[in-house]
Amino acid sequence: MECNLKLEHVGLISDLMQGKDLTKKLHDLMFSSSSSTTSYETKLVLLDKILVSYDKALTKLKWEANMEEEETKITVSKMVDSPCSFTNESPRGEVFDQEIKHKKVSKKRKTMDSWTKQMKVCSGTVLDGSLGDGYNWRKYGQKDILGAKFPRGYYRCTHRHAQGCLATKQVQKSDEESTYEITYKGIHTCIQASHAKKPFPSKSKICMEENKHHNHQKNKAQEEKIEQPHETTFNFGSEVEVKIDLETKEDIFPSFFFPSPSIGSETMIENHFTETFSPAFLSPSTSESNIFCLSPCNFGSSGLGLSVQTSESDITDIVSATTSVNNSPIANLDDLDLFFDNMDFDTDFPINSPEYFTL
DNA sequence: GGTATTTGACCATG
DNA sequence: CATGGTCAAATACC
Repeated sequence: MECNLKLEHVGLISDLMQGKDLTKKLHDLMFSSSSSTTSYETKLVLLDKILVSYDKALTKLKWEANMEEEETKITVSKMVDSPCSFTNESPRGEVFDQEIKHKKVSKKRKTMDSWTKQMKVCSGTVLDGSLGDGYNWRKYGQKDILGAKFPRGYYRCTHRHAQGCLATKQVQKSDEESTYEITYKGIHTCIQASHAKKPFPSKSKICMEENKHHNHQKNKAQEEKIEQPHETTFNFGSEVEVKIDLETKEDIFPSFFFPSPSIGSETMIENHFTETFSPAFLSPSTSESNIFCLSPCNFGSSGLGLSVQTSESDITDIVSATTSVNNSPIANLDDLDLFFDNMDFDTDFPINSPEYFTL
């Protein structure tokens, strides 16, 4: 089995590398001196090839994901003990249990066929939602869910109308107090100005001082609104539970892009590709610790039953490589190279993690 | 007055 | 028919 998967990986990596090369070619074409002479059709063809190669990779991943679903559960539980799992320590020094589960594919409705990612955030303190995932959400509904103690909140991207962004999320407060389950659906196609510019507050500031301050500033009415999770659920420094649903949409092409070395890399990623990454990858990036918690986990969650051995130092390398902020709105493929260079394709490239390729 | 939230109604799905 | 997801009018807030 392992051999088979390794073979699959070779194919995957090949496809991805091809995609990368083609992207670079396209980049060169677009920004080289001969750019103006290159026909539009040529660029389109190139673009099409890129899409095809990534599509191939995604198809393989989907297949693997289905085949390995059971194994994934096992592996995921292993991950909890791995050095790549989430940081155990919460900002307040509390230790939370960590678990990664796979959401059972709902047979109920499939209107939004895109990837679904759930994050369970145990938060003892209150954080402003905008600080949390960097996206602006607007609540459009609330529903009592059978068997759930608390109602589920439905949020859509604020820029839905302005920019046609179809990203939505559902926030469900679990029975356990202060624990929320956030399900992201769809991908952000919007440009969130505040998102990119938002500084990364320090861990202590966010989790200890600011929260306290924040809480004190809340008036009573707002405190009662603590169940309005968009305002309260993004203390990723605490427990973060990520559930990945591989239920896929055929062409959510961009969402699989290297979401995760996202420590401070959101700017880079956004600049380089699209705004369409999983918010859970990019966005919970309001706290250094939070980001750092997430990223290693992304590396560690070997969704396809393979062990991933991304060392902390590796992650740090990636982080440092990707933290450099590129203010140019134009893709800088050097950074992409950096990212790729930091990936160990031959061994344990984390692409086998469903978190990387939620489709 | 503009924007966000609340909430009951409606719709789609199994 | 039960349930979950979305719509949209009413309401609240700034």
